[in-house]
Amino acid sequence: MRKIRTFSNDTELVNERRNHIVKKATELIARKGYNNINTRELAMSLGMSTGGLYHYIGSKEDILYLIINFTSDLTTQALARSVTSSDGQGASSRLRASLKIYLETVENYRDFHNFVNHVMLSLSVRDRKIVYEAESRVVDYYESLLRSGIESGEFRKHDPKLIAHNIVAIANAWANRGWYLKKYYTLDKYTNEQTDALLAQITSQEKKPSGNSG
Amino acid sequence: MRKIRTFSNDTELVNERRNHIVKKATELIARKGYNNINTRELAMSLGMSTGGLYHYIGSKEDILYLIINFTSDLTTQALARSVTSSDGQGASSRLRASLKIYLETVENYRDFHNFVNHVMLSLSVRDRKIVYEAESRVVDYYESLLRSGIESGEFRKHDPKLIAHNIVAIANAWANRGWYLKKYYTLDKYTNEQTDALLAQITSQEKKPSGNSG
Amino acid sequence: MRKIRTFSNDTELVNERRNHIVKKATELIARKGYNNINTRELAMSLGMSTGGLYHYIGSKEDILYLIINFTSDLTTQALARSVTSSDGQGASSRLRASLKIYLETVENYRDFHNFVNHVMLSLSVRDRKIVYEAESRVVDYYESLLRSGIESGEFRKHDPKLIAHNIVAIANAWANRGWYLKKYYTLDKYTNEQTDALLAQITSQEKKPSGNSG
Amino acid sequence: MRKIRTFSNDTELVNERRNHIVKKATELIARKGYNNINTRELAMSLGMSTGGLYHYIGSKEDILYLIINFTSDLTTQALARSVTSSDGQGASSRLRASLKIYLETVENYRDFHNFVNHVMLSLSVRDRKIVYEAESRVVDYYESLLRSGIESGEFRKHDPKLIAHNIVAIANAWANRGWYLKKYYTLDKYTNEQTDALLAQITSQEKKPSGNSG
DNA sequence: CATGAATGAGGTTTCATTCAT
DNA sequence: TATGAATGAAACCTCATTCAT
Repeated sequence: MRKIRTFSNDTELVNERRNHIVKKATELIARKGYNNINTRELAMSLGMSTGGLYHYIGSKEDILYLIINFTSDLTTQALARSVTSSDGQGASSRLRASLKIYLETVENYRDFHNFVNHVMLSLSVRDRKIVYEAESRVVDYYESLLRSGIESGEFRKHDPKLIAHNIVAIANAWANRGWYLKKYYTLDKYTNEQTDALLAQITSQEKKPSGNSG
Repeated sequence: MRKIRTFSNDTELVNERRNHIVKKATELIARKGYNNINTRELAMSLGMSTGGLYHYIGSKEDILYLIINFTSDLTTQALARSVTSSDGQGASSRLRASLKIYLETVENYRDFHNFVNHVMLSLSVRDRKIVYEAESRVVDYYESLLRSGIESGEFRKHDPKLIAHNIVAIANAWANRGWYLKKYYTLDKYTNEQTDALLAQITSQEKKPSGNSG
Repeated sequence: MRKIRTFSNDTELVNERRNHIVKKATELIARKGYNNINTRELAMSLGMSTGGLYHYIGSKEDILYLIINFTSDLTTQALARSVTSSDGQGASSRLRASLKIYLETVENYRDFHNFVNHVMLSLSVRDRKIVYEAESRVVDYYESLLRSGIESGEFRKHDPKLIAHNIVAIANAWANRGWYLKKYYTLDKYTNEQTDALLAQITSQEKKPSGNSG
Repeated sequence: MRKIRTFSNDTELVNERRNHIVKKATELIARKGYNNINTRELAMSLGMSTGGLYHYIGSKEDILYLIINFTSDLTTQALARSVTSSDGQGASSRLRASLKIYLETVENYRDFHNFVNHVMLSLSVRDRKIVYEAESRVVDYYESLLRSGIESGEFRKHDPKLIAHNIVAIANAWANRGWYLKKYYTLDKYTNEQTDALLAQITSQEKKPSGNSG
């Protein structure tokens, strides 16, 4: 976590205000685009004065950093929950549980996920790296999950990196292609069908997918 | 095709200049972001004067429209080539040929594809619709291809809309997640592995996938 | 009073600044013409920054509206003073008193009156209407004053609308033909001679004009 | 007549084109204001190319000069016609004939007259002088007409300069207050009533005004 | 700690004028 | 003589940031 300029030493207050800023800004940016909201407007929606906003950030661009940082944390937490939620079970079950949590997170923080696509080109190289690392962590997690399933014989042999990447792509799609998907799928249906399709793809032939779709 | 203001009646010239503008602008935007290039800079890279630029567009925002229109046309053309390139062959072969063309287009026009994610939030509702429609056309194309494979018994029963959507997600990923993928895959390898994985997922069990992976 | 964009909620401040703007802008425009002053120059003469100016107006054109509105108010106030200043007296006396106030107003706000001629063609239809209405109010006032003089027998029969209109034309002339008139007349002399000439024209023959000219 | 840059030596052609320019420009300016028409638009309405326009003028501002020059000539011609039309008759008749011609000219060239008010503030000092002189010539003409009537005893004693000025003001009003006057008067009615009112004002008491109004 | 008026650099856009064709 | 694409200075306006209160 890089240091952002503050005029206050009250860490609690600063964190609270920054959380507020992150959420409102993400919402506004998701609706209008980063460059189409100005600090005046943002401060007003926050119930702050223009000057007040600058007590908790050093520059408008800092907001981008705060948001991607928040998003990165979300991902980390989702992964942590994935790990604990199905600990000790088989690879298929762990994959199924994990996808559910992952897609729920995407649904709940859709704006944050879309935001990343939107501002990627506006980010400094340093900040882009944060995004890259967060996404890489997810791919790595799924890659090792898939790899363990292959080793245990539960999954047949395939390229786990590619499939892990596809999982991320499919999860992101729920956020940035929602305009299309929501016409045909609920999150539940999407989650189940995708999970089934994925398991059909990678499960060893002798083992039938459990198939509780729809 | 909406009408964009011009000061010239020479359609040929206007088209030529606009093509030039679209290409250069896309490149610049892909590098720096739409709001981080100014019209002066853009005009200079085009070898034009600031005023000259405005002989072929009505406003900076019009450039966004020109680009998404261009991208939409690319997609349409890629689909048309897909159709003709493997006409009369089986569903698997047509899918394989089609993916190859699609991913090549994405590779060649990666900037354009990334551009769309970047500016989506800055677009007017009217312009967003163009993007939606172009993407829908692609999904529809793959959906009907998959459906015909199911009918012929070549593919086993599955949700063709979902898989068609996944294809688009995976193709887009080559553009907007290139920073990750290019570390591990060439386009060829990516194309072949994804095709194989896809066919593994949907091909009827009695038929073995042809499996000519890179 | 149409709403003009402000960035401040302090009505007092806004009014004060707009008054300042109206006065300075009128002076500058009277000297150089609306299109020959730029916002930078205007802001500087106001002792403001360019941006500061735009805290109190929404666009340069709004200044035109503010000025004609101000001018319209001046006229209304001058008429109100005319009415009260000679209440209860005969038509001749009321006419004389009224002309004095009217011409004094024109003299004091000559720039405003000239401004109206100058920008008339640049005004929106909506804003032109404000000017028309203000001038109509003056004509109406004199028309009814003349009519009451006819009814009382103090004035001989004539077309009161035409004469009322001439009064306005003659008063305006003091503003927009000042370059000529000031060579030969002081305001006092102009006022008195015009009043005498007017009364000579409309007073019933038996009643001699009071004739305190010069 | 100041020299305006030309690219042609064909005086006839140049004059013809300039006449065309003057008329069209006046019309456009009367409708939209000098600064709201650009040379592109003007050239197009003239059926010329932008460059072509500049073969007959040296700058956009030259158009203003050409127009006021044209207007000044109109006035001179109208006066000349006034003089000849009623030569040898009495002052009243000459005044009546003269006013008729003057107001007809104003009516026919209303745009030109309004134009003068509009651009006065944009004119160079040199060009303003042309306008002043043209208007002074008219005042002078009426002043001497009135003076001769006083000398002959036809008009009673009054300030002929003031009344001459009023005549000009009243004639101008037909152009720039037409929006009001046309609601109540035809040109004929206006001319006759004004003439009668004027003669009522200045004719010696023993002589009754001839009074052939509307 | 909060406010919001002020700043002024920098953005987009216009347009009178030129000049190669 | 005519054209109209090109120029580039200058216009209007915005907005992130500061700072006196």
